Amino acid sequence: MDIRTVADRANVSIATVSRTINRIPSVNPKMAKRVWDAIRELGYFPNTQARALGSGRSGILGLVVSDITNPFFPELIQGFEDVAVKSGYEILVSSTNYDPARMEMCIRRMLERKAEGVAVMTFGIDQPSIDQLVQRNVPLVFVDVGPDRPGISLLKVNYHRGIRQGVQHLAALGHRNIAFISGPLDQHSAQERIDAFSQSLAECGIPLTKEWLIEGDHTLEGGIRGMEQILAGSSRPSAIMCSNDMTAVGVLHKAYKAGLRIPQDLSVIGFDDIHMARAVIPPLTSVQMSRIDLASAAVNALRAHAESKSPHREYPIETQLVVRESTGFPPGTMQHLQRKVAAQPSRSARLVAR
Amino acid sequence: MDIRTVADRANVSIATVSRTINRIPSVNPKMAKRVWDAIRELGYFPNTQARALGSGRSGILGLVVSDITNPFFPELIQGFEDVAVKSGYEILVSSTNYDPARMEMCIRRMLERKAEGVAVMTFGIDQPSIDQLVQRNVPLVFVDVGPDRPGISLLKVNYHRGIRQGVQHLAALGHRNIAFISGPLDQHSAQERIDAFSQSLAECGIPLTKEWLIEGDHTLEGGIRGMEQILAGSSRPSAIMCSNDMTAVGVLHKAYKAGLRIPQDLSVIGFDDIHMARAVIPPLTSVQMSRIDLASAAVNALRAHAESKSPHREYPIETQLVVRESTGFPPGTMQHLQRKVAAQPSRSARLVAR
DNA sequence: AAAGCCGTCTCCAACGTTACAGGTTCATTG
DNA sequence: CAATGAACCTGTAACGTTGGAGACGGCTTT
Repeated sequence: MDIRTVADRANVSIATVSRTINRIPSVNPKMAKRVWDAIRELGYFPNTQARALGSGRSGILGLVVSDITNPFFPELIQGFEDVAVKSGYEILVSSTNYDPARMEMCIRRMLERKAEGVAVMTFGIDQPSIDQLVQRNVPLVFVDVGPDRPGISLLKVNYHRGIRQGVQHLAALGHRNIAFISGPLDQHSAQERIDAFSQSLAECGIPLTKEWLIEGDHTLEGGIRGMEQILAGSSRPSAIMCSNDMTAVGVLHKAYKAGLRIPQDLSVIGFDDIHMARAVIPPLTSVQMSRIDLASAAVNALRAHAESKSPHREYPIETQLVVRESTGFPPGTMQHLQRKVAAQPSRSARLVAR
Repeated sequence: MDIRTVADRANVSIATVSRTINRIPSVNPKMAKRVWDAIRELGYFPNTQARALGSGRSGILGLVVSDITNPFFPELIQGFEDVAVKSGYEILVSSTNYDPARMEMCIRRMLERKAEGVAVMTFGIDQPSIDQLVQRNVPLVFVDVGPDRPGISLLKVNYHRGIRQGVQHLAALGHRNIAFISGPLDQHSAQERIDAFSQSLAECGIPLTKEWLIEGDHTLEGGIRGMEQILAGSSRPSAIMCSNDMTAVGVLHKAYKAGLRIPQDLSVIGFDDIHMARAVIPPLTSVQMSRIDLASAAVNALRAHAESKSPHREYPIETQLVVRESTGFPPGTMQHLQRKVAAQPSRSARLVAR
């Protein structure tokens, strides 16, 4: 069944059917009704492939993520899909698994399917494979950093704000010994988060301890390894900031295994504020980076390019601390002793809660 | 740039280029080399849309899931993608969010893109919208149950085995009061899990308490609500089985909030064994349902139909208990008292561990 | 030497749609 | 009443690929 079948049944030409479907205003409402009736009776719907071939427009927006298994990404994908579908696009998701070969495949997939724009949300970009997209003038969106060319937009995440809030929160509680478990150092966003952390530390007059700057990999296992490294160290921090929530969950797990109580013995802060952060034990204090904002900024940037209507080069994304129960006074302080009496004094230190 | 450009550069006809790309054996190796060289020099790759239109084959396998935000599904998607790509297919994922209207959209997407097969992994099927696919002879795979027609395969999950192992594990520890938080009752798989649970209970001579059969919804929040309901009940079970891991995480969270220690005061068993189950606190005893098995059975079934080579009607999927630390002796038993002395006696009760 | 037959190539008609260039109809106008 | 033009319709050439129908050498067979 194709457009011809519909045309025959409605007694119009296929061109009219096409124009009806595409809601071109110059079609007589009477005819349009006949066409729609025929469409309904036949259960017809257009063939996307043929449509794309004819029009030269695929109506596809690509999304490349690094690890679909990290809960942050599904939440992002869902937001991206919602916004894209509302704008009349379909989406094509691909996961690189931090593997350059797979990244290559992903890019190729996007190219073959003629995606009209691709959001690369891997937080670490493999330049050579991206070049293929740049050369073919596919609109692109990156996080944080990317080549400065027309057709490319950047989602500028304000890591500094949320991370500073986190460090200040810890400092206010009395922490002076704070570790940081980062993402892979070759990822630009990991570097940015570290910078924000050390800068915030400086602002609070807290010295940076090299030993406590640990490279993780944004996975559960990375968090566990990071925590092991901290436990094996010569001295122990009273608080740990993590570059993402999965890392924090790993830290929480390892701390539990080691018999450390959170937050009495150790405070932990995550980053991303994934949905599950509120349900882990104890509920995780985390720097929120809105998936919805990220997703809609990405789609909007891509649309702006694809439909050529004044795209911006940069889209700011805010971050913000959400205080829950994984942070408290450092062990051995007055406040800590008080804590044993009061039910949950850390509540009073809460900035944002739910 | 198109196939013609390549043909010109290699000094052959477009048909030869097409046949070279598709590795048809009847092309002279000399020519093939010329063609491949031209392809490489130009950076050419075929247009998937045109290809699909010409050949009538889209090379797309669809995957419909109910909630991409539930960690079980991303793990499934990844497996599905791996297997599909290895078999030369691309995948198209869509998430219904338990919303019939979105389900409709998903189906339509699959139809428009001419998917050669669709795996519906929603664990609860909305008959009317599925019919469109059935009518158009799209090969389908369902979980547990589906219409008995050619072109449709079923993934028969052996819920009974894993759940019985769970109940037996609890019974062996001495539990007699076991609650069950199910999935949405209108989902067939939820029903099957309940059946397996009550049957296993009967096998162990444990009475079923109606009050402790609670309807959840496979989300974190559902687990929290389920636990609230249990806490509000007239009597309290010593163990809870959950229909999936997210529910169990919710239970763990609420138990923590209520000041209950796991497993000393309450044992909890999940279902799915998501990756994070090993990292929650305490590590969750769970019934494992292999995503890899599920994914590869789904792809194989779809391929068998699409390439018409002896498809099976049913593909069995096994489940198995993985014992971790969220289960222990019920409170107030001799063993429980012993437990206070020994470091981690529950270890001895472990069937499978890691 | 004619016939037959491979192996390998080219030509060209689909595939289902869009979009543009013309048509046709019909009311309005001088 | 013919001319005008707006409104709306139809015909058809793309779009990039596939795949079947032949064509064309060069080889073997009779």
